[in-house]
Amino acid sequence: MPTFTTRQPRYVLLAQSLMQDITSERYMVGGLLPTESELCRQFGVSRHTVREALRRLREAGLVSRHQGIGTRVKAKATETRYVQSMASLADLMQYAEKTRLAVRSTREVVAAGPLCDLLRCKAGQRWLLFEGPRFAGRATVPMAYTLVYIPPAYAGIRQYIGALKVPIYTLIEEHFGERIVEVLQEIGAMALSPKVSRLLHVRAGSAGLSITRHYFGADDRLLEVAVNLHPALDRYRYSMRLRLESQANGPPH
Amino acid sequence: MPTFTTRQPRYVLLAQSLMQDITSERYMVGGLLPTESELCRQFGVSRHTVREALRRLREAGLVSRHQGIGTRVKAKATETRYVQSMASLADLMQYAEKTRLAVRSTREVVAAGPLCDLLRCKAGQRWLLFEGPRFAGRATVPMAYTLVYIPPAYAGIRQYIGALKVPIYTLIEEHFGERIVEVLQEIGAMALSPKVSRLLHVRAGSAGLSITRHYFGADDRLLEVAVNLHPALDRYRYSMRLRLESQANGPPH
DNA sequence: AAGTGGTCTAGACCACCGA
DNA sequence: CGGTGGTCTAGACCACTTA
Repeated sequence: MPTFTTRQPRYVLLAQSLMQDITSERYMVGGLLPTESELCRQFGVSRHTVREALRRLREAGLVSRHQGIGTRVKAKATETRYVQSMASLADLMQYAEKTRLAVRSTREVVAAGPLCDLLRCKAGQRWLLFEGPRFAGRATVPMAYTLVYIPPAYAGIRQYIGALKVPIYTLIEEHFGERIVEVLQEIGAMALSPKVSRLLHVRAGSAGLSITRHYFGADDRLLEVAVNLHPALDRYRYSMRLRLESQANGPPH
Repeated sequence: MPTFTTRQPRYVLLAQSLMQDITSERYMVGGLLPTESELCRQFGVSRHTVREALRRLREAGLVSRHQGIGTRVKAKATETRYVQSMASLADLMQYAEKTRLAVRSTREVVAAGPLCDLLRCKAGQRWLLFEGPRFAGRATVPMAYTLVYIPPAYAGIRQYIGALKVPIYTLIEEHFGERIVEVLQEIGAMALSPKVSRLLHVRAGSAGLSITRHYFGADDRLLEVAVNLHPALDRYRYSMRLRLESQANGPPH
């Protein structure tokens, strides 16, 4: 490790050096790195500098550190991770304006046939179904037709459902102390059915976007399934942005 | 800040105290926090401890720090973040099997009209366009029709394009030392054009899924634009999974 | 009991920013 | 120029694991 010319801080150089030793298998995955004081001696730097370098490696996911044990090598290389992040689940829908769901029908349904796949349950299970058009702002032409399935256990939220300005999963979170931990979203194209086409004011059979979201709480319990049917490109488009997660250290090439 | 009973390290207590001062608007968003040495005096701790606390706040996204300026408040509270993560950009396409792009046409195009919006440039700018059907595995029916635009500066990769098994952006990354830092993806439904319908073996005008991806490198330079046209639901569906990110520091409540 | 990483202090020099 | 955060040292005590 040169002590001159380089612009890099010493802890960066040390981290790179250790990374190289890990990728070259001088230090094996599952084994221990030298102790902090050993590294201080080897590289002639202070403990603070060593710890800063090791912190980098830990944040990069290459090592784990434990009091009384040492620094263990977890992986040979950092995966490049791309993440999409959003401030809240509402951003999932990413409607430019606030939307409201006009619930036209509330009824109990019994899962059967393809509905079992959608709701991930056995035939015969009961669910509560809300459906109706969704409007953006004060628009009079709906931007989507929405179906929302929830387990009958949450039927208590029916009383809060009028012209709905908050998502139904928010009601479930607030009134039943649940927390949405995971969302599975599926997007596909389809020809819109005559009924939905009429409600969306488009030609029967025209192209539509189907967005299905499964909301899971703790323990992977399915809390809600929502299906949104949108008319074609000009009226709605789903967009997302992914960023390369900031790397603590670039790989040594 | 009590110096007794608490098990928490001082930098955690200090970070919590500062977080409270931020949420209570004692320190306003956009304003500066006290300097490190000022905090040392106020809390009676060493600079190292102050820096560790401020590091926490920065990692939580609450403040940003700049040499010569100070510590600026960015936000009042840690957003609950939902993230979709993937090991590599290839997962964006998330094709079950490997796919190959059969490039049927390579030509230079000049941006004009709607193409300017797609390519985010002024009319008259030149781009290189590759297009052709995309096949999954050894299937003979294509799963998509793909158009890829790249700046002419990367024309050098033409020689590597046959039946393409690696994405074009990978070629750009490898041969020109670029790095894809951000991807913008837009998904919409549309009626497939007669030409594309024929190539995809579906009825003309049937519903299709359009997935457009803009690939950006460092400095937000646009490196590639890809448009994929898929037939309806039964043949292709885009799915994504989002998870609530584990919080590094819970808010102090 | 010995050795590990975790916390913390007191001090120093530097690169960078704004006045 | 003075003040900011960034880097770095030398040293200390502690909590934890293993033997």
